Amino acid sequence: MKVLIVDDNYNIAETIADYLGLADITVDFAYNGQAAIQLLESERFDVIIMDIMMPKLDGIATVAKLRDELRCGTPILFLTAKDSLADKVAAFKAGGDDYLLKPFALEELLLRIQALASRGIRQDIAELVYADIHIDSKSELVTRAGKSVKLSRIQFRILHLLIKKAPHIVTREEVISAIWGDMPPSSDALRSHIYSLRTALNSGFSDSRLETIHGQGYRIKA
Amino acid sequence: MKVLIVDDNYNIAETIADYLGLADITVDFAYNGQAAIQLLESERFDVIIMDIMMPKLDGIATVAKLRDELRCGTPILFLTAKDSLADKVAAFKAGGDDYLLKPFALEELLLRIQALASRGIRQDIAELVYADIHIDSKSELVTRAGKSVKLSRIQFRILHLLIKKAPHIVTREEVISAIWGDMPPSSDALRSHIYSLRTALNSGFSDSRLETIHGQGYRIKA
DNA sequence: GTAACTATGTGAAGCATTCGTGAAGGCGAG
DNA sequence: CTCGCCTTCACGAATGCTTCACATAGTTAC
Repeated sequence: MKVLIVDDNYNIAETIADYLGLADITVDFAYNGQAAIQLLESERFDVIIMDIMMPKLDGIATVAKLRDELRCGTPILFLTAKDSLADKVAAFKAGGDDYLLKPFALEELLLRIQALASRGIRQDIAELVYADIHIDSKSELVTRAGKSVKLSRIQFRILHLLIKKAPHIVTREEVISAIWGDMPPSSDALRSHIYSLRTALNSGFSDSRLETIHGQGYRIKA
Repeated sequence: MKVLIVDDNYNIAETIADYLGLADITVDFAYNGQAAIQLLESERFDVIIMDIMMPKLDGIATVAKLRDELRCGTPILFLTAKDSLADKVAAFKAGGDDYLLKPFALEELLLRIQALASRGIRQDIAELVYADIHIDSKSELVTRAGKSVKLSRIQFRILHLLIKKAPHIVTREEVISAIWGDMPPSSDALRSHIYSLRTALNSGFSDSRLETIHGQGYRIKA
């Protein structure tokens, strides 16, 4: 596992690195936000440990930039002495995943890092890709193998959900509640939408990506 | 978003539910670990909030069981007044993803829930393997020696159970209660399911992996 | 060893549920 | 109005679960 520590305090960073080293974790350092961003443009990590108070670019701003501009989905753990609720809110809003107060037990830090690492990257940040299907959430454009696919609003939202969960099965109920909330249409409109979505997705291709698992739900297969 | 609260204290559960409701989060309850497990066998949630101290089955044991036996990868946030490091270690080791101390700010709880939800399910819990049979719980896909095997729901659940216990023998009664609970079909449907499961598993192979031990039960042999 | 009995394998039939398909109609935006 | 999108509906196809009947294998009593 590879972890990036972003902290302007050498001592803390070293202490953490030594401890994580015992658990077979490789550690890299960045001593301010700018350096971190630069490093992340070329390298990937499993988890990022981020101090909040730093010169140049503070932790919150750094993370906001990472999430927004670099579309980096790596799990981020904030490490700070600021314990006010407002600080926590800001940290999570910026795109943090966990928030640990100084002083902390190294053991707890390790546990939280491992928990974060086992989840992989954020699903809602990066451009959504599965198999040969790409979704650009911003422009709501969908392509399959480079060919543009035209979808209606509902079709898009269903596909978005399925790709987000792929290759998991998503139950009919989950789809329905994601699209219509608790006011689903009285008829089984979902079946029609799936049908048309599948048709749109398959046009020009021989194999279907949208699979129905009888009695269970739908999924996108690779 | 759908959240499950597992807590034996009605008041706390209600308070949380009310607050989360404001953020458009649907909440279900289970008032002990057993009830939670039962509920999770049939329903899915985006996040589980778990109290630790509960009658019958405590939170740690519940989560261990969820991760290990149900192979449930849903993010879990522990909520407890126990602040010792040992408790935290136990919680994370059992498979928790976050740990929030009582008393807590509802706002922080919401933030942490949202952070967990945006990550989706655990990536490392997915695969179950025995001999040349792989079960990918993530996509509910079964392969034998790399070849995909198509199974119905009941066949899948039987195989899942057998692999989990392999190479031990699983009695007919255990299988029946795992599949149908206490309302088994009046006829001996299990025999037919075993038959079709065996047929599906063997197609293209010369030796059978699903063995019947006369008078005792079934097992997967290596 | 053999008969009687029990457990299991095999496969087909029936049934309910779920799904695919496509058309018809409604509703709102432009 | 016209167009696109959504909902509704109908009907046939497919799927999977249960049930049953008969075949085969294993066990026990004599």
